[in-house]
Amino acid sequence: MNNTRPNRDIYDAVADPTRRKLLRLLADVEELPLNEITVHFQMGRTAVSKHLAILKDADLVIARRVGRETRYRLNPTPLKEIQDWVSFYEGFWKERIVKLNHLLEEKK
Amino acid sequence: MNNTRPNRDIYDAVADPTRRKLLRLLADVEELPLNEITVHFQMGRTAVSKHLAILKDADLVIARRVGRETRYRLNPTPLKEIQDWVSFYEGFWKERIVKLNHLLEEKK
DNA sequence: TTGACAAGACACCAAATGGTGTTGTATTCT
DNA sequence: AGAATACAACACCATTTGGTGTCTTGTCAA
Repeated sequence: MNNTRPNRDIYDAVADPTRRKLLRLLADVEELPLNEITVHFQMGRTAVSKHLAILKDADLVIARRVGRETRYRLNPTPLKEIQDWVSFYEGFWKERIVKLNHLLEEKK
Repeated sequence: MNNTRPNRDIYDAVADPTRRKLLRLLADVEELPLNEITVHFQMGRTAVSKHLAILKDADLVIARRVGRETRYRLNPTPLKEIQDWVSFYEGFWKERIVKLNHLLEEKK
């Protein structure tokens, strides 16, 4: 698991279901330390930490050291890139529905 | 490379840049056989075929046999799931911008 | 019908992934 | 000061990934 490289691909970061669950979890709170995050998962603390490192490399999460714990916080802005990417295809599937409706019209 | 399992995770299918390039390529045309697709990539025919198989398992691509060639066509509809997922976070980054504007107001 | 071509199927390989446990180092508590 | 805590860093491992080449099958053309 590569956890040091900066600027990790955002699509890759988001591909893993554990990582998506992490984002969703952090969306509900302001900040959360690793310990508390780990509670919500089956795997060990180390594994969760690595996933968070990957999200951090993709700039989707901000880590902030507070005393002996590091608190993680969501940074949703990079997700805009994915939204932009996917919305390009939005036209295509809407076009498909229109075509389908035309076909249904003709059947009548 | 797992290329037989049906119902592959859509996020995973889209995570690879080669696969995204494939989707983009197929968005511009109606249908394209493997041979012509391969021209656009550095890698060999087998590799491209595998990527297409993965997209097919994610239902993002439809393969249709015509004579001795198989023509591939884009099926954009499953991408709606990703759009739904990402649009949940849209509120968060917009909220961020609002907060930022408030901060700038206070500075004045 | 024989030869050329398209592409799927398969075996193979190096590298990346996702997990584990252990060790080291700040930091807090008593 | 000393014990306990939080977590990063590291070594390790099995599985998956993304590519390669070869073989085989089906189809078109001469």
